[in-house]
Amino acid sequence: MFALIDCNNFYVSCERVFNPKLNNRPVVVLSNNDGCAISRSNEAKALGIPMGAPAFKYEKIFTKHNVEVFSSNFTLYGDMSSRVMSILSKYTPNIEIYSIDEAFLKFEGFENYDLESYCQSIKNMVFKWTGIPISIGIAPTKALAKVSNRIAKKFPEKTKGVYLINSDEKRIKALKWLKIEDVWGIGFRHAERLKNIKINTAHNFINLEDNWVRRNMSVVGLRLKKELEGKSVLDLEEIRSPKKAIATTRSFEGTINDFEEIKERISTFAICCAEKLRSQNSNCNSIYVFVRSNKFQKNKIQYRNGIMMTIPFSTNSNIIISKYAVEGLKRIFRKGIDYKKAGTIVMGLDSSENHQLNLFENENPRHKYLMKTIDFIQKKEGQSKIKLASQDLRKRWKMKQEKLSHSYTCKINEIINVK
DNA sequence: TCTGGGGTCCTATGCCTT
DNA sequence: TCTGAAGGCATAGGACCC
Repeated sequence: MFALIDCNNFYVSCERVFNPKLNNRPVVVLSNNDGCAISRSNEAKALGIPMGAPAFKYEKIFTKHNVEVFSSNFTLYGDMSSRVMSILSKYTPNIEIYSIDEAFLKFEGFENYDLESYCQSIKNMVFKWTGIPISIGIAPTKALAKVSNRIAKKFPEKTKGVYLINSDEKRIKALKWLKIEDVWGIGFRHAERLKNIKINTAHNFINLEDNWVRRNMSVVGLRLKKELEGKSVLDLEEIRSPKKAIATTRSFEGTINDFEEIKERISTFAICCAEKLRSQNSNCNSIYVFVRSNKFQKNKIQYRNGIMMTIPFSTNSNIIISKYAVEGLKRIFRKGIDYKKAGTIVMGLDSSENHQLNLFENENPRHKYLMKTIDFIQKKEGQSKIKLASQDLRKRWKMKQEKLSHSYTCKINEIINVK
């Protein structure tokens, strides 16, 4: 059996742990750059604030109903997450950390356990030790555990936050209840397509022909169907496979049309990727650079483009990666466009200790020592103390984070003060 | 004025090699 | 030496997740 643990309104719950005044009040946490609502308390949901609501459009509602608004504080959420996960791992050896607020547990050899009450005690322990409320869905497959979790969350009084699907009868009942667009793995596109042919629930979906699903939704869709039928095909992924790409992308505060200004951003994004590479002892051998205009301003000329730049050797040097990124930008930049967003993604990752050398062209060996020194100084003196000439030395821009809470558990000078 | 960021997997396509 | 089939690989795009 699988269990899916999901933290309720996770980011909001993290803020509430250290600020109990927020309990029973509408609270939202905004995305990076304070753009959209990405976590809402039940009270905020009741006010009709949808997931992804753009903050500027809902400002009036926020003021009118006294909604508490926060910038996202990923340092705090990440730390709270690892506390929750470490408690979960005490209850079974088989755990997959699926995201910052979700984990799958596998119960093998638990035949004599009453899983419902076992999971109740997990839930109580997590709340007692961290203050984070969670919901748990238990079922024979991962996709059904997702369904089960949804029921636990939707009917807290009836389920007390834990729900178990352990018979065909319960499975069918759940699938008839679950709307097709709410099925894990069915996104917006597939949901639209399916609803057009009168597939409105998860139960309608499993009644489709295997062949049709395979043809129209690839093996991914077919696997999902098997899972919902109760045949487990997705196993726990306990070992986190190494990353295949590292991205740094940002929307700008306004729009930018000047090449030099975008070049500076791209260079900084590339260096940020290089730093992330070094922090996990990796190299890359290619970098993807993209720019795009504002898709919401329909009356303006729309342009989006990206380019993959191959680096002839494997590297994590700020200088090299930034150079190729700027070269890529030169090739895709078009004059007269108001750019809104840009980014760099490094790919072809491998270990920096053990990488393939090129017969003809290799990195200047002195870069390695230079980067080591830069990292050392940044660590000691703070980030962005050292810059390449292609970066803006005055750094006029940074992410908008106007309503940031303290990092109560991870910065010593922001630790909570009890009087 | 103001609409996130960071990932994954699958498939189709075209080119190259065996 | 030529040819077609089949497989490997890179790339781009689509779809999904949190």
